[in-house]
Amino acid sequence: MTIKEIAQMAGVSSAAVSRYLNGGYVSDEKKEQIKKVIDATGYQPSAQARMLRTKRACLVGVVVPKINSESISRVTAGIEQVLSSRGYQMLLASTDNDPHKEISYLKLFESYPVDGIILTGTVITGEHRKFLKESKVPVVVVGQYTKYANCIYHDDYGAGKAMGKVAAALVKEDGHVAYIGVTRDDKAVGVAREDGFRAGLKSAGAELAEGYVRKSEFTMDSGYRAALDLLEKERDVSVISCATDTIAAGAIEAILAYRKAQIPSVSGNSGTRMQYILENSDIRVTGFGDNQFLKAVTGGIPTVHFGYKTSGIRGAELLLDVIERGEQIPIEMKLGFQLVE
Amino acid sequence: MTIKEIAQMAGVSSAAVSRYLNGGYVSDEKKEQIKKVIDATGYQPSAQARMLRTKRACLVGVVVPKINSESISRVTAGIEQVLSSRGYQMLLASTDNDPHKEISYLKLFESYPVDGIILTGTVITGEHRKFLKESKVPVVVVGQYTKYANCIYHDDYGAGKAMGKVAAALVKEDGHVAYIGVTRDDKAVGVAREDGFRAGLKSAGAELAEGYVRKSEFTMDSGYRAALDLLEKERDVSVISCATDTIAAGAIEAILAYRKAQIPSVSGNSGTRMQYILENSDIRVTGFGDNQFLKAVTGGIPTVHFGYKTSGIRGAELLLDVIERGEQIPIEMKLGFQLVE
DNA sequence: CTGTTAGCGCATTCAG
DNA sequence: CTGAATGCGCTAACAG
Repeated sequence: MTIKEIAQMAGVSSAAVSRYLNGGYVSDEKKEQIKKVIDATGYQPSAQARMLRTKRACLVGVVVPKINSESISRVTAGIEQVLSSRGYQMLLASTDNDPHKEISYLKLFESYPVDGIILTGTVITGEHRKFLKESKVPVVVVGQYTKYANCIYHDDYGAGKAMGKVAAALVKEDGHVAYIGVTRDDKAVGVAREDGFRAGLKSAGAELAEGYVRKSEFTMDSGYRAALDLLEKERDVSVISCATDTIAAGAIEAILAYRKAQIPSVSGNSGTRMQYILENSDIRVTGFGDNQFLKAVTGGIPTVHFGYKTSGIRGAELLLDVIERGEQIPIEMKLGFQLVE
Repeated sequence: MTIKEIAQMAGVSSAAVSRYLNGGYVSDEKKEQIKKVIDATGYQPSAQARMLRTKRACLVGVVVPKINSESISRVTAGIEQVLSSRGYQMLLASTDNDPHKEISYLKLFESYPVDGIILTGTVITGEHRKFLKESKVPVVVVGQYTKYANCIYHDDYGAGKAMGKVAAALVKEDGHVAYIGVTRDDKAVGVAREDGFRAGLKSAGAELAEGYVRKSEFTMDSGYRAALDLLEKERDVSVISCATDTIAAGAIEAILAYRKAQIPSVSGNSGTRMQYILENSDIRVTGFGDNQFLKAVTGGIPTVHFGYKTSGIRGAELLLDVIERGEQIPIEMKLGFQLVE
């Protein structure tokens, strides 16, 4: 079904149909005829051909590292909110933390094309920088600092420092604080958060002892393995601070599993077992991100609330400003945090 | 940057460049020149203009009701796996459970266009059926049964029935089984799962008593409110079975909160409080979906494992079969389940 | 108000 | 092997 066919059937020119579709001048009479034909055929204009002409898609692409994450869904919720209120649609591309795929989806969006791109929380490689510098469509980066694009990021260092103090206060006498971090390629979560954490500990007169640090992926499973390794190898772990709440969930699982292994005689339903385990566990876990699911089922651990939804909102606004008003002045925006104990 | 400019700069025709890009006949000499110019300019062909010509995008659109869900992310992981292995990319559209948005994104994908669409788990309205019937691009539906498109769905009735038996076995003498379901507009989760559950109870000589049923949205928060209402209004609730693990997480939160309210004198850190609460709580919660996060931090509740990733894989394969091989025969596929206790 | 015309950037005939 | 020409479906100028 093309605009031409519709035009023929309605006995008008294709331009008239186009105008009808886009609110230009059409006499009421022709409007009627066109409407009739469109209703009858169920015609839908090709968005793509339109885009080829107009260079506008009313569409923005969002690249995310994974789909199943509360923090990311909060960001996208914020983005979607402002986008849909301003007549834009949002397309998501999930990269599964694969930098190669990330670039590939960025290019897809660029050449698709969309009007703008939001890139969220990930490691920024040379290829990324290259893309940001050369991209034909405006990009804003959310969750990481970069000087190659408008960006919105969180005060990860400050949050880490605050949590460091909390951990120091939580640790038992002759106990140790342990930390499960992520790759330092991630400047926000891997570097700022951990460095802040160490600074916070230090300011409270504590520190991360040798051997009490682990690296983890951004998954629960990886957090589980890291925590279990910690528990098996190091004595007197009193606090396990994790770089994300997801990792913290894995750590909690590990503590449950470890205690269960130590006390194999306890049996019965999992409720009973869990009671017993918790009763005899004095290890505290902390996280970052204020995951609501975790809070709900565990009653909550010390964590940090970041304004993820806000960063999505601001990010989308920034992007639309450059798309619609051609705003040129680069912007860096740093968002604060809130300690949740 | 257009193909024309590249052609000029390389001193060849645009057709030669096109052939170079798509692996047609080009002399080695011209290949060199073209390559040089492309490398120098960083030229990227417009995917859109190509699509306008070729009608192929190597792209499939996936419509999901929400982003932050383990089950959905498992489906998309399966889809992405087969797609990327066959040279396709995947675009996601999240509709936030809004049927209107769902249609709007379906239409976007249709006219964008993508080569195929996967629609996952949602209520299917008349508008949906209309779209499925008239869509120019192939669609497969995952997670719901429909006769208007190829579909892959799960044995929700069987799973419900199995869980009904589990609940019947769990319930204490003179205790009651309660059920928190979802809208019956959702034929899979709202109807099949609940009807199966009732059948399972019945076959074990139990039933859902008047007043022990609630409706919830697909969110933890909504599950929390439903469960709290249940606890406040009904005596002797012994088992709370929930239509999804997410709702179950909310129910667990509600039980914690309810007990806490009953025993306000208990204080101290949340660990202590939680111990006490669990010790004195004899209410069991069950779910559906085998959420790993929930399992990790609680030690696990009775639930059902569906082959979500498998359904994603099969769905994508089905779709590619019709895209690439023009497979015409309609397919309905029903996937089994596994009880997790 | 309306129809005709000329491309948007590309892939594909079809002669050379 | 190569380039000139055509058109994918649509919108924007333009002349009626």
